[in-house]
Amino acid sequence: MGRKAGITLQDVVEAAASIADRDGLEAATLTAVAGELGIKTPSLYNHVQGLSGMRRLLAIHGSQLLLETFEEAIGDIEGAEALRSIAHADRQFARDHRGLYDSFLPAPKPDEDTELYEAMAEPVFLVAHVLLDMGIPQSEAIHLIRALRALLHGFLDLEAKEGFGMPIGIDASFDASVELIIAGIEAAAANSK
Amino acid sequence: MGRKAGITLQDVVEAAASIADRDGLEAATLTAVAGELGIKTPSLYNHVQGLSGMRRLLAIHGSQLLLETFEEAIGDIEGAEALRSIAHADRQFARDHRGLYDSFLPAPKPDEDTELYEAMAEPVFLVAHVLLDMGIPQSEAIHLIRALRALLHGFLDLEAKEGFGMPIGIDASFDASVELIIAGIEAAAANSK
DNA sequence: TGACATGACTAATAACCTTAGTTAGAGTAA
DNA sequence: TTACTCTAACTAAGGTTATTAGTCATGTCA
Repeated sequence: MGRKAGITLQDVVEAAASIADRDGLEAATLTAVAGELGIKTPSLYNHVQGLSGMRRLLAIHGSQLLLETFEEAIGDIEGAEALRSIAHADRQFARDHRGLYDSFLPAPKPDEDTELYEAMAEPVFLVAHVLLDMGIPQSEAIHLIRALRALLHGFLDLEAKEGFGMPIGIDASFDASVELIIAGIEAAAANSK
Repeated sequence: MGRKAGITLQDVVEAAASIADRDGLEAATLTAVAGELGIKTPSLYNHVQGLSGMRRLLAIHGSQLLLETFEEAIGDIEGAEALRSIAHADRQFARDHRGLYDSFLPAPKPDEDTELYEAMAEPVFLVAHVLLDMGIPQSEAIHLIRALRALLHGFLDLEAKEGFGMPIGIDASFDASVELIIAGIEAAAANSK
């Protein structure tokens, strides 16, 4: 029996991401990932620092994927239309990659895990840029971005966990919710001209 | 050694809630609760249907507490001011009762666990009433309530899990975020007079 | 060829949750 | 009072997970 299965770190992350997106983050156990890769659980420790290390890699990988998703969503669109596009891309990401999406929380402290922190900050920066390009001063933008993040995260978390009760008209609710925030952002933009 | 410790169901829920609020929902294990009560883990099965059963009771208890919190927050206030008060009460609840707050998700399906579903719906109904009293038609209120819930849940979840990065100006961000939603709600109210 | 690093492995331990079967104590009815 | 019954504790045992420690085959490179 050959001792070298030749598993790469990328294999581990891909297997974990695949399980997490299919069955939920909780299902991406070391045992499950090892099983998927055809190795024994302790062997994973040669690639990853335990479960928390694997989760961390998942979050980094997810952040990069989210960044690409946002970049594609924005393209050369600007302003409110770009925000709408981002919002829908985020929702689609949450649907396609539930496990990765859930791996973003809890977030690391900036000085504890710089690499992960920065990876997770990138998509936020991208959105920040859209607001700043709209002419919103930084002091206001920080609150508006937090509002947008909160709304999107809250909506997608509630939606995924069936927190809305009757699943009727959720698409319309999402659009209306996003428009509410965008209206506030546009008002702030108009205000600071 | 006396075999009757005389533990009541309420004792179990209180112990679990206390641990969950202090150390997080994950820390409220059967082992920890049994330890707190001075009994062995399997004995808990005489009171509760396993871990999931205990979590469920936690969610029911938390919903009742949240309902009381909202009722107090509203008092005899109406309209936008009532919504502000609810928002801040919700945030305080999330801080004082992290474990209970986290026990609300994932939510049950209406026909799977009616008792829990209805308990969790009560606080939402309360907020719905405020909107309807403002003269907002039901067809619009549903979207606005979802927007408000999403924003509050998202904000409090991100805040608790340090998702906002730098913890500067979070209070101001919260107020600004809530005002954004309230502005939309007031606009809808003015629109349907 | 021989040393070494890599990346598998087995063995073992520690938290958990859960089920099955047992038993002491307390209330209730004849 | 005595016998019955139920409650609510217990012990024993098994399963899933993560984790650590120690071992060993395989391929690479000096």
